[in-house]
Amino acid sequence: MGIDVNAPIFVISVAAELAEMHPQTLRQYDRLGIVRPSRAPGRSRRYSQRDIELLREVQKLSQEGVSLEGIKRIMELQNQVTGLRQRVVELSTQLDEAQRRAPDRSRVFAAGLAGDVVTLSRGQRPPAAATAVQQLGLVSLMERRSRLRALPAGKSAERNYADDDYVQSL
DNA sequence: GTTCTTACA
DNA sequence: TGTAAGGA
Repeated sequence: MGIDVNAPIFVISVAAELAEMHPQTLRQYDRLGIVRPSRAPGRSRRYSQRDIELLREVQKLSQEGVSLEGIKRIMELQNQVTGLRQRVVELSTQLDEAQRRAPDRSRVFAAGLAGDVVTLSRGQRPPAAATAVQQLGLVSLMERRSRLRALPAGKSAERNYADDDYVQSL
């Protein structure tokens, strides 16, 4: 059995040395919620090996010019991805078991045009592309785009046709 | 060890 | 804006 990367063992001075950072910087990251070590009984921080790796990741992002707010957001999203991946595994397993227990051949699932899941009867096809476009209310947008292409060539140098006001006026 | 405040680039 | 230092 190896060392648990999540075991909270390093005090802040050791963690700072391992991460090659100033202890005050680690406190700042903790306060901002970027890397939150666990706490020993009392108030002192205890960093895990995993925390050290996160600190190095933060260091890398910071050197690349990402602001601390941006880094915080990235960390949150990364946690979200991890959680969702785990959820996918759980649900896939449950689905497999459910299907093995009670095979239901009366329903078929397919991908809709927008990537959604649609339920069909056996032998039935998903809606054709044109129909789906109408259902999504994209017809007027497509008309606008064709009118944009129809504009006189000389005008293109004068203004940007992607300009919001201009597109709204069509 | 902690938090708060301040200085510097 | 981010890091480091000093004091309580």
